[in-house]
Amino acid sequence: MKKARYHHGDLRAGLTEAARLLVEERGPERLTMSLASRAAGVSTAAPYRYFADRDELLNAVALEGMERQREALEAGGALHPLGSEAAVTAIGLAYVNFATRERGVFRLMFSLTRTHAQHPEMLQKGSDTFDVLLRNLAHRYALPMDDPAILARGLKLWTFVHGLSFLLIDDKVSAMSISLDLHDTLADAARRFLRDD
Amino acid sequence: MKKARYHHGDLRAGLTEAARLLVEERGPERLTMSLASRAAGVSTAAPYRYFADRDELLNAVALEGMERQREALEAGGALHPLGSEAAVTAIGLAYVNFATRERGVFRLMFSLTRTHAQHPEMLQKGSDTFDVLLRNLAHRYALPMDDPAILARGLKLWTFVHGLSFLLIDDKVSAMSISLDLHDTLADAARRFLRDD
DNA sequence: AACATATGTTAGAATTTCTAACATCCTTTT
DNA sequence: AAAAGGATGTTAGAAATTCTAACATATGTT
Repeated sequence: MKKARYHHGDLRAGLTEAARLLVEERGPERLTMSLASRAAGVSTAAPYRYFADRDELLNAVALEGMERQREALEAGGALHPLGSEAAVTAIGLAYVNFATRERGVFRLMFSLTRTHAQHPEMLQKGSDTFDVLLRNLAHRYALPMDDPAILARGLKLWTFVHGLSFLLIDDKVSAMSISLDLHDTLADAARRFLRDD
Repeated sequence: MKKARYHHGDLRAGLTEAARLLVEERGPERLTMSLASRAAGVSTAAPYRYFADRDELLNAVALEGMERQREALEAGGALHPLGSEAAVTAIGLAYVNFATRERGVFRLMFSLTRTHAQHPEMLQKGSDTFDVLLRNLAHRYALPMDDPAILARGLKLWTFVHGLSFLLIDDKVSAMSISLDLHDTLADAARRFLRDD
């Protein structure tokens, strides 16, 4: 039986985790400081010791999500030889799987409240995630990661998996009565975007 | 000089238009009934004669946006022969252009508040928009619009333009220091997804 | 042990959503 | 043309929310 403590222990982490669950459960728009506070077991004013406002709490959730997504992409890519079509497909699959598994957080990661764009940490983490794909492409074509040809091809692949993620979490695919094999779809896209003619 | 009227004339339309502008200006999340009311020149309670709640006002803005987007796609496609690669490219270009020209409304159209999914009018309008593309594909391959092969190819093309739209409005493309020619990018995608080998 | 700092609470102002009760205008029926 | 009745708008206010200010309690440093 725990003693009721005045201090929480690690309230920043507690709030971030509570917020993550709420974002997932009810969507980013419906997260309130009140709900997060209650879930973390503190008063509604307590969060303001750690987060300037609601947006900053959401930012923390988004940042943590970006880290986990990058890890997922790396784990997916590592299953296949660096630069192989299979690796690119696996990275795409990991991307889409993350999006559908964590709809709320994924949507939050891409629902820019003017802050995001300038937020250096967010730019960095976004870049880190993209790099997982770029590393494979750079190796495949024996070019530096920042080569325009690599960036252009990387962007096309990202564009596809990103678009598919959104159409899936918005239920557009099922709404259009389309049944799809996710792996096939991604493998096909990888093949089409990796060929040189 | 206008007489100050008690009745607005067409408050539903006035509010929808005011809301559209505000959504564009400040983003969907920051639209408040108060702001829309003031912009339309009525009290804050007036909107509730026409919209059950804030979500319904946003829905109206989204629906109107979907209609305009479909019109834009049709206008783009009509510039080229039905079923041609150029028509598909032009439709994609119109899609992305709409998204970047009306970031706020576009984002709103795809930020599903559980209502969207079941909302029959929204399903219909979404389907109408997709059909602009499907008509071209069906003609190109001489198959019915609901043929699985047509749907699958249509989804891939949609996926690409949809993903590109989001990456652009979220400033991810510039954040990754990628410069891109929009038409080239879309023409390339159309070519890759329309080929049969 | 006392002070300083970190961390949490309570109280409350400002804003927002939405409802209820009331006011005004318009249309239709006689 | 007058009155009834419905449609459309207003004012007032309850409940919820964000965020701040002032206060309280714990922690750890000298």
